[in-house]
Parts: sequence; C-alpha cells; structure tokens
Amino acid sequence: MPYPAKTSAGQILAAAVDLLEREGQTGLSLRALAAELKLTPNALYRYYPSREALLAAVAVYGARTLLERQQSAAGEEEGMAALAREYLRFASERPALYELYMTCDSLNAEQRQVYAQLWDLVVARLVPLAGPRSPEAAMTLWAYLHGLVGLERSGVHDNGEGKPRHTGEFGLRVLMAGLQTLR
Amino acid sequence: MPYPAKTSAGQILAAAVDLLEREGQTGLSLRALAAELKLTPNALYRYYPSREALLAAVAVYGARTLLERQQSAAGEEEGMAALAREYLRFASERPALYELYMTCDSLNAEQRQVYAQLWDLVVARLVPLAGPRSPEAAMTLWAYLHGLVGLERSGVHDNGEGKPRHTGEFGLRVLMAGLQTLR
DNA sequence: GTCTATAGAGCGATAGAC
DNA sequence: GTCTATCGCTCTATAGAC
Repeated sequence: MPYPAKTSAGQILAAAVDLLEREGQTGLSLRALAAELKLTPNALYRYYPSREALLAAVAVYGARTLLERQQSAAGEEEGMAALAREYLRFASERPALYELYMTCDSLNAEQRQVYAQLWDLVVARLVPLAGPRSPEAAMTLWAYLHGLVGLERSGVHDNGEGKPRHTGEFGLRVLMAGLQTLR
Repeated sequence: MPYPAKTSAGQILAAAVDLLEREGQTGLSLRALAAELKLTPNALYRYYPSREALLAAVAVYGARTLLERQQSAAGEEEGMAALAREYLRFASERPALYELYMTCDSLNAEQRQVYAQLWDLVVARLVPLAGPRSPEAAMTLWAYLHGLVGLERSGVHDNGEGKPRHTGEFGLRVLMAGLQTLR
C-alpha cells in the first residue's frame, strides 16, 4: 500500500515539536520521530531535506508561538512587565522549544522575518518607558530574561545556600527604575 | 613498554580543556582526547571513571579560572562594572569552557564549593552598591550577564536591522541606576 | 598502566525496489 | 510516497592479554 500519503509536513512538524519537548534536542532524531509516526526514517526525507531543515521549521514554530503570546500580552501601562512575564512563562513551559528557538542558526531569510517581527514588537512596546533608547532597553531586557531562563535551567538557585529564589520581579523593578532615570 | 605512566590526571585535564575549546563540548570525546595524548581511549579510564567525571573536572577548572579573574578584578569604586567586564571577557575568550561551567550538573559536594566561593565573592562586592539587597542584586546582575553571553552566542545582534550592537555598557548603567533607587 | 579487541548502541543519509 | 537494506560514521564502556 504505497501510494496514498500517510503523513504530511504539518503532521511531521507537530510530532517533532512533541518529541522535542519530551526528549530534548538530541532526542529528536529522525529515527525516533519516524517511529512515532509509524513510518520508516526515510519517509521523512520527502518532506524535509535534512534534519537541520526540520529543526529550523520547529524553531520557527517556537518563534511564532512566542510571537502570538507576546501579541496578546496585556495592556500598555504595565507593558514591559506583562511582556516579561509572558516570555518567562513560555520559556518555562516549553524549555526545549525555547532553547531551539534561541539557538537555531540555519534559518532562511523568510524564517528570519518571524524573529524580526518579535523584535519589532518588543521595541515598540518599550517606547513609552524608554523613549528613543527603546532598542537598547529591549536588548537589555532581553538579555536579563534570557539569562534568568538560563540560570533557572542550570539550577543555580538550588546549589548553595544564601541564594534568593524568585529574582525575576526584583530584577524587573530594577530595570524599570533604571530605565526611568536614564531616559 | 607498558609500565611507566605515559600520562597523568593533570595532563589529561589540560588536554581536555584545550580540546574542549577547539571542538566544543560534543567534540570532547574520549577517543579524540586520547588521540591527542597519543593513547588509546581506554587508558583514560585509569584516571577518570567516566566521561561525565572528566567533564565535571573541566567545569571546575573553568570555575577556578573565573574565580581567580574575579578576585583580581579591580577597585571598589567601580566594583560592579569591573566584575561584569571580567565576567564577559571570560565568557567571550573561553566560550566552551564558560558554557560547560554553567551547565555541568554532575558536580560532587567538594566541587560545588568552588562555585559557592564565586557566588559569595560577587555578593560581597555588591554590598556597597545594593546594601542588604546584595544577594538579589547579584542574581539580577548574573542573569543579565549570562543572558548577554547567550545572546552573543546566538548571534542575535547580526540577524536583523535596527538592533544595537554593544548593549553591555548601557544595561550595566541601567542596573546600577536602578539599584541605587531601590536600595 | 596501557594495550587490542569488541560489545552494544546510536546517528544521518543514500540507493533502489515497489 | 513509502519501503527494505545498508553504508559509514559516531560514541562510551568493558574484558582480558601483556
């Protein structure tokens, strides 16, 4: 029974996202993915030319998901805090997808546009707080949030004694206060 | 000629650090390392019981290196900025060693102490700036710096247009200003 | 303490039948 | 469009000779 298609690019992508989140980036092998879909590894090559291309598609799916969340992140008053919380929520709920989104470097021009949209959105939202320094403010905020995610993943909060647990909100207040005085 | 030792734990560690920085974490295989030392992969097991244990030793070497650099990071006035610059310099000069230092999670209790020393040093240095909030300030600074390193590694500065290049100093000023107002 | 040999498992990718 | 079969490569780790 060879001819009617048993799968599709979208179905493969969905299964890949699922597998990525269960097994991590190295666990997302073509073999495991094919097994998930009850196919042979080879069938996937009809839809994605290489594992790298598949990973790029998953990364973009992650970017789109984050973009949607950021777009629906609440009002203008607490703009920055809402953005930040949504970002951290995404990273903690979908850690492997977040990591791939941040580290995938084999995107084509079209795929990069999704990333650019995200950046533009954040810069725009920070204008009320940071004025013309909004791009620098966005980069500073991004670094802080990305670092927080990394520290969390590294488990640094657990290791020694004397380390505060929920630094997120404190740091956000510091950033907002600092941006106020520098604008 | 079997008997006189051809290598030592220290020599293996040095070669491992070297290989790690040339080939990255996955490139640091026992085979490649042994080849470097003109040994068979097996000989390494006399000195390190597993690849994981070797990685832990390398991570601690990284922590010690960073600790020494932080200790010699300059005066008290610009304490935080000097610490921050030294941190970023370490991460950019030895990226693979930095990454392993941050992500290795198979450390024994003794090895963790080196990490704790580093934390204590930063917290102590931030007391003049942040007073009793020094631990939270340290975590905030750490997150910001770690995030900056990650963004740099992800190459986000290159991707689109409109992204500022050297955000490090701007963010540091924001943090210092914010910490001033919150103390 | 180092060696040879090997077990045992993983992987991406390709060729060609159907 | 999916299959079987396979190439060619990676790796950690163990057993036992010397």
